[in-house]
Amino acid sequence: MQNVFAPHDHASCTQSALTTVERACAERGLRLTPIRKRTLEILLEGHHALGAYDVLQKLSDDGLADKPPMAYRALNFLVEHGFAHRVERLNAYVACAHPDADHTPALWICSDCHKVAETAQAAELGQRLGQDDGFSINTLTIEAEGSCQQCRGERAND
Amino acid sequence: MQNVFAPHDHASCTQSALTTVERACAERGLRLTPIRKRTLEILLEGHHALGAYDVLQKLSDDGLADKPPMAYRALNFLVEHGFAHRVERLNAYVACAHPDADHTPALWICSDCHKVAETAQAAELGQRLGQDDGFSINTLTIEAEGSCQQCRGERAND
DNA sequence: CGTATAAATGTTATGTTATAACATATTAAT
DNA sequence: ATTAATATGTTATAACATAACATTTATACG
Repeated sequence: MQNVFAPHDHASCTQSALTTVERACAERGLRLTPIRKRTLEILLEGHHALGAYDVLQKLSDDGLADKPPMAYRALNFLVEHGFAHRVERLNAYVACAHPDADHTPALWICSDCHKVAETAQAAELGQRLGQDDGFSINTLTIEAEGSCQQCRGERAND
Repeated sequence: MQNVFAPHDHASCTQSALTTVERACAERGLRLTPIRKRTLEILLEGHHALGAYDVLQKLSDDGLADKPPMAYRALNFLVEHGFAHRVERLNAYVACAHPDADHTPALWICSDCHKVAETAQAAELGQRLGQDDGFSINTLTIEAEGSCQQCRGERAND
């Protein structure tokens, strides 16, 4: 787990994600247009999942987009290319914590601080689960809701 | 996996689920009211996930309910007590294939026949995944979309 | 019994999430 | 420069979900 729950240098965390995505787009001939880039930056502001309409509000504040399809298109672009993930349980979106790895992430949603972390080791595991029954997995969603160590630690001090 | 993808005696499959739920309600002091029972029957008609409004339409055909909250309440009752599951990826609901076991199911969604199967062995697995990072899981969602063996077999004969 | 309490249902209204369809503009390829 | 592909702008509406409050039905228990 890239432990986004723990205190960390968020500026460099954001910057490195952004740089990685920019490089990936250059390599893969993808266009990280202003709306798309700004959408990614918005998601990177915290490690929280944001709804499409939250993102739209921020894009609108910046004068970049003001109608639902604009936000959805940018979000879908990021998700399609692995630069963000959709959190099914929340109908929301998070920036990807390590955008260059090929991954089926497992998402960890802390119901206390509302941050969302990610681990990459989920794919093989799903394959193993489905294998016995001959189910061929195309995409796998793994999402846990619970509490992170940091929040439990804080509660213990109440 | 209770292999709902494979041909099976669906009448007895339905009947046994219904009986199990009735017994569980009796034991646990839960009221399987007409709307709730009918909702379960509707979900049991096939092994498909139905949206709340699909269910509502059918309840309405039967004169049992005609407004969204009625369907949502019945569905939520079934989900809360483990008699049905919500499929997050589809915003839809499936009857539970083995309603008496304590379970965190993994759901298998065939994008060809649109049936949804379920395995029960997912809980420990999630615990294991989160453990390293001290994440304490409250609820775990595992959903795979892909193709079942039966559908792949049929396609091979095209 | 009856009456208090809790549980479930009925109803109105609205909130939230998401996309279809089509027009226009921008970029890339030749 | 022209074409083709990609992205954006816009309108309208579809699809999913719940808040809030009124009424009815079931249950508990004096």
